[in-house]
Amino acid sequence: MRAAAARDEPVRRRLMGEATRLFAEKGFEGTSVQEIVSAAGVTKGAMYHYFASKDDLLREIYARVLRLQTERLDRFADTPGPVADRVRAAAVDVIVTTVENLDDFVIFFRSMHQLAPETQKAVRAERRRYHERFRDLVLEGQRAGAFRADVPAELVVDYFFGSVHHLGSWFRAAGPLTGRQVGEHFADLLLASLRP
Amino acid sequence: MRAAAARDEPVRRRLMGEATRLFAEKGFEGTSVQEIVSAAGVTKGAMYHYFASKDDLLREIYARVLRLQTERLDRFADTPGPVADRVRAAAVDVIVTTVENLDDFVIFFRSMHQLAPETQKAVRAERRRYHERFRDLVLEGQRAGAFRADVPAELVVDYFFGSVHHLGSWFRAAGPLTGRQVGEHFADLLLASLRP
Amino acid sequence: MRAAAARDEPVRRRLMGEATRLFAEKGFEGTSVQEIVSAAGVTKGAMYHYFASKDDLLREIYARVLRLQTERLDRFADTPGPVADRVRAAAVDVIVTTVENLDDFVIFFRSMHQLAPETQKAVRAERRRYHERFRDLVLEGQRAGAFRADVPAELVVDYFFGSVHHLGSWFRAAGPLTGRQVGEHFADLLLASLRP
Amino acid sequence: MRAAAARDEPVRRRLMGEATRLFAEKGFEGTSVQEIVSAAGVTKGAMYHYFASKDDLLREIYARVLRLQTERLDRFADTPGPVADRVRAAAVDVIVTTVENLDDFVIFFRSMHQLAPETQKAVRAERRRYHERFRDLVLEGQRAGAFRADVPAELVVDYFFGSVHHLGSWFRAAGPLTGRQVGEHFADLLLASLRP
DNA sequence: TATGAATGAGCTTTCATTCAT
DNA sequence: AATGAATGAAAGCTCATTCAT
Repeated sequence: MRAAAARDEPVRRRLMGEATRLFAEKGFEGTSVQEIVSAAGVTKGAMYHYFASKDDLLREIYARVLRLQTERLDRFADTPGPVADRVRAAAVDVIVTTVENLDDFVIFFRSMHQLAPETQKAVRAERRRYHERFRDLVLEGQRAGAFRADVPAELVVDYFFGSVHHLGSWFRAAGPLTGRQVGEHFADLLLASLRP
Repeated sequence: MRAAAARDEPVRRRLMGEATRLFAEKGFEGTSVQEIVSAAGVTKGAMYHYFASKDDLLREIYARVLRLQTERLDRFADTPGPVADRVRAAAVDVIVTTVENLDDFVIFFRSMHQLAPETQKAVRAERRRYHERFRDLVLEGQRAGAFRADVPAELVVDYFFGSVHHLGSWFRAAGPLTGRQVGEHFADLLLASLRP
Repeated sequence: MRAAAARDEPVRRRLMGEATRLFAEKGFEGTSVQEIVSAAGVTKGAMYHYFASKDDLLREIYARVLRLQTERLDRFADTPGPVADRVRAAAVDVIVTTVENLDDFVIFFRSMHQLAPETQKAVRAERRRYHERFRDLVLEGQRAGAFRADVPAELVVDYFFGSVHHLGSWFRAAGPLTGRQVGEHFADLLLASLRP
Repeated sequence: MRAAAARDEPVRRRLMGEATRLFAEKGFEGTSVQEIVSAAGVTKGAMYHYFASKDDLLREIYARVLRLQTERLDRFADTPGPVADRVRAAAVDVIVTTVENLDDFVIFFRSMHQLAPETQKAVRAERRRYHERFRDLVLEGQRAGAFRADVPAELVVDYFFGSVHHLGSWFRAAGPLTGRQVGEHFADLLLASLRP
């Protein structure tokens, strides 16, 4: 009955951690509340004390991901310097951040359809703002002549973030490349493809 | 009570079609057998006559996707001509094919974890062969000096197919670009990033 | 596991019968679906095959009561003859019918608040029509001079049906009086109180 | 978070008041302890400080009702004067008292089966004593020749109190008649039906 | 006197699947 | 080839109650 989760970690945190791990491993619907609470070493009642529902748990995971992403992108987009450098830095960073929180991102792209319609809408809107932020950087580069302008900036974002999202399908921490190395390569490919 | 599915379409086909649509829309676990058979205008017994289980239905969808992809890639990889042209053609084609069967691909990348472990392994292996096929094309280009060689060909494949897989998240038939247009743009970006 | 309910009685009927008995005995909320299906000798799935929900079961019990009551009152109100005789006959009959289906009526007055608001409204409306039917008989008597007119007919109905509803609280088949005897006495009291 | 209940009202009283209101509105089983304590503006611990259990709350409501009824009947039965006058006064009073505490009486007749068997027995016994008290008045009238004797006094009590209990189902303070008016009418009907 | 985190048992409901017909 | 009644297991969730503080 006692689980791997450290006993002294606050219950709420432990529940979110185990839920994240299990949702990434077996999917949201494939994970029962019983499995989550057993892994966290508590009973169902405890979970329902902290979260309104299983859906609520998922919602909180989404909120955490969105918060993290927005925070990081802001940091890089606002840095002074040539736009190409900023795009590169942001591109590397988003990959490093993604592989550091791979479970979160696996859930993010696989379980969107499990969210309540409203929540889903809110998440998509927030995500869209994030993409627009990145797109604006690309646009800035195109206008400055640093990037080619014959590809819609919007499409470049979808192109690049596809690669980012897909990391969850193949990247392994134990693999031959670190997250940073992958980030550098991907950023290289992106910037090369944007050369005027 | 009568469903939209045409009555004279063979039952088996109708079941797979409705299942594909529903799995893509609501997820595998979120779709009940009852919903599938109702949409197909038959009863459960009929479904269990044609398919061993709900999992079996999913397995067949995966088989169909794999068959389709392999078939298409073969066609382009084996064409004579400069390797860069072949890569470009294959790249465009994979995107066109993907958007033409978007539901299949949405399911493919979202529901892998629902397959029985063995099936999952088989699907991944088949998928890997497919990637290797594409990777070999890239390698061929690198060896011929047509592509830059400072990025692992493997990584290029993961990079590009990430963008392909992600189509299901944003591409809409009613959107501003056709599948072919997106394919051309993406192929452009890929080839530009591989320029030596 | 095998219960008292006769095996060859149709499952649906058996479920309604046992539910009625148990709801009357222990209340709607105090009776679990498990208890009902165990008593009927089937499993939960069978119940949910025939009824949409536990609430649906209750709804059907209400429908049965209303149908029965309306049917009986119609029969007596439409009979030719002096109005006093008709009121008396209807009064006796409603009591005989009530004690013959005592469980139904115990549930009727105790569990109204468990129905979904809409259903509750519909039941009340039907019930009101029933009361109005009876009230109209009283009114007819008042107009004809057969009954005193200084008490609102509406109130007479509430007065008399209170006594009827209350039967569930004290009447026992094994008691000293039969349903018919109680009916005769109550009808006597009612008609005596209406004497001009 | 702060509830309607006045803060300075003793907690215990407030809890009973809100419980009474909620039990009458939604039933005993349909009301959660959380709802009661929220309505009273306290937490669960507070409730369990004053009451041993949720059942205990219900038990106390029954005790309050029984105390009130007995007290009132005593007052009227012991008054000097003709028996018919005393019966009439008691009958009017029981109705006035009932409509003044309608929630209490709604609970009384609807939730009896929720009490622990022993408590239920005790409540029924106390209630029986109350009825016997009233029956003895009727008997006294019959013996004195003031009332007809061809109806068992016991049955007269069941007849009349049925009407009283039923008040909870239809009487509304905002309706056309006051409690006293209804009481006068009902007492009229009762005495008329008892005329020799 | 009162809090609120946590329990544990039980609830209604869903669902893939089976099987006699 | 197909029906639909019935199963049995498991799911998400609720709730009265306890207890350290």
